[in-house]
Amino acid sequence: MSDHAHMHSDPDAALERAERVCRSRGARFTDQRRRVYELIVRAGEPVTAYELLHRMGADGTHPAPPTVYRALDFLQAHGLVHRLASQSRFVACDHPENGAHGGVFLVCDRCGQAVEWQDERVARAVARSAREAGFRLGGEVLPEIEGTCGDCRDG
Amino acid sequence: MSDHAHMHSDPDAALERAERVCRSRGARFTDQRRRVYELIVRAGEPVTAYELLHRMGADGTHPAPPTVYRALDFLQAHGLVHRLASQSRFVACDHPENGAHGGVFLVCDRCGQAVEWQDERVARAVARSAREAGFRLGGEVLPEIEGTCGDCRDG
DNA sequence: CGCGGAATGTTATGTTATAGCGTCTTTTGA
DNA sequence: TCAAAAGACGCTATAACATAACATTCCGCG
Repeated sequence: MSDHAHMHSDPDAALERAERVCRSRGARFTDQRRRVYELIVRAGEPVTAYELLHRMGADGTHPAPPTVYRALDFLQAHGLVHRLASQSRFVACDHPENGAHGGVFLVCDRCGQAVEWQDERVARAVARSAREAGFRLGGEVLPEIEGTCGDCRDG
Repeated sequence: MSDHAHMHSDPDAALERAERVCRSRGARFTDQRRRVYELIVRAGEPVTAYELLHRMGADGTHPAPPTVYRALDFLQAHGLVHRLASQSRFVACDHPENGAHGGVFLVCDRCGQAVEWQDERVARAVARSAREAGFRLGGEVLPEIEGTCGDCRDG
């Protein structure tokens, strides 16, 4: 870490992988879902739903908001993208294959880049806190943390 | 929202404490800020900006949104309230005195109650991840985690 | 084919948050 | 004490984010 933005993850490979994930679950990876997913992957950084919306209409005809939000709901449900609540943005998951996403999202407060950093210790510490507090954890544990990334610090 | 909101933390004590915190920093705890803060403290659970807005107009005259958001910005800046991004809600800080808020927000997915659970291990694990990823942490580290609280599970 | 469920289109609206500017109030300091 | 500066607030408008509700189309399947 960390090359600034977009170097990693070949979009074509990601699309293939997504297709595989969907097929293995009997979920349909439709055109709209593919378009949205591809835009997110190619963006290489967190993007808003409306950015996706506008990019989908390169031909001149934008879909309506629900189209994008529905695709996003689907992609999230299948672990292909994550929503960054603190930014109201969406980002592709680095490793959609495995269900467990123990770690943190490190979000740069300067460039906006978000890194999904795997770390079991965070997940374990959170799980422990939850138990002590009498909470049972729900789905994903993927805290969003603000900071400044190396590139933005160094220049 | 919940029928078992935590009623701990005496509002009057919280107000006094807030006043002290502000004075010690040369910040003005004005009427609007006090009204907003008091409503949040009394709510005892996370509330939206517009809920505050509407509650401020018990007399019939609501302020405009910027009034509430400005007060919220101030209160956050001074560590008196936290914003729960995942809920777009605001909640009073349990311990506004000390600057460090190492721990997690455990948010119940049924009743909406949020508990600010202090846990240095979480903070340390996150700090470690951040360092490894080349990030320098910014201000607060207060991950928001979804789960189900004990009350909602037991009945 | 034709049924049924899933996906998408479409319209409208709800919800959350900020920009920009004018006025009043408080602080500061000569 | 008074004027300038800074801070807080009122107000209008609008941006940005998200969903409800219902119509229509698509697609697998018997």
